[in-house]
Amino acid sequence: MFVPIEQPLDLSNTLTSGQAFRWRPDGEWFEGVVFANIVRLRRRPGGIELRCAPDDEALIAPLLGDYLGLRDDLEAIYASIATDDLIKAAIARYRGMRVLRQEPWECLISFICSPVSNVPRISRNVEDICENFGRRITMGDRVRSRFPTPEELAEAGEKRLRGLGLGFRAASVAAAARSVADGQIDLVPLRESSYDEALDALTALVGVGDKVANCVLLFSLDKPEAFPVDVHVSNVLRESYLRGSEAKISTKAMRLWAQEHFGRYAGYANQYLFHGRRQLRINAGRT
DNA sequence: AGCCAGGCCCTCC
DNA sequence: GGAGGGCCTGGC
Repeated sequence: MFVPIEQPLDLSNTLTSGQAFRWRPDGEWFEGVVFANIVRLRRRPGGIELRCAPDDEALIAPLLGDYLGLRDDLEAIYASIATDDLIKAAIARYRGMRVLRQEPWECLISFICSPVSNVPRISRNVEDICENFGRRITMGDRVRSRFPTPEELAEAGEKRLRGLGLGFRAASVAAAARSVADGQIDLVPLRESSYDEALDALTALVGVGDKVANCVLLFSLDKPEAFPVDVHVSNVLRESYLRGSEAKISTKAMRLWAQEHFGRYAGYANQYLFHGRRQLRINAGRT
């Protein structure tokens, strides 16, 4: 099914910029699992081509624009954050890259898997979680698995998660699954909450600090001002934005500084700076 | 062969 | 409150 798109969209950089971990390039196509479907996408002039299973394409197509962040007015966002040459260069290079609007539960668990790790390993951890505890889905001869429900993952338990190679993150994943399954935290309503309220709710979870929480807020909970400060973004800020005396402030202080500096769409600035720095390192032979 | 990686938490000051 | 050290595992 062809899905027409009016707004600019760089599908490749959107799906491979470290926001989500289940998209696999396959020639011109990208294959992922969203909305309990195997979804295959290919960029075409004027839109994207969609294949999915088991649901009908007409059912998934309306959800796609939402997931891909096409509701965001990119030009307005660029005008808001393009206040210096570094950001402007990143925008020029990755114009059309979007901040995804993911399913909050999967996004939370994915980023709990992220501390002191790397994208290939996080991707493998998430995929292993799905294959072991999620329901299998097929599309022709292709087999993938849904992301497990909170109940299914809570049932798995820390020990089996460690067995998948999650390391010390296993305890946090198990605890978060239990909290969500028991209703101690309700993720989707946090989309309606203020940034500060949602941040507090997330950081109450074990294994969720300021950085992981800001990833979940930005990539799934409609908080475009969220600004995750990881080691790469921290380096960019210290090298190009902060004065000498400011360079040794804490990561949370950096986050507050950046939100003040970049404004209500600070999260977009974050994503462009992050992706730009990562691409540089990859081109330099490091991951 | 080590070294270190998309942080978090706990201890101690 | 904030600085410092330990943590699973694996990829280089």
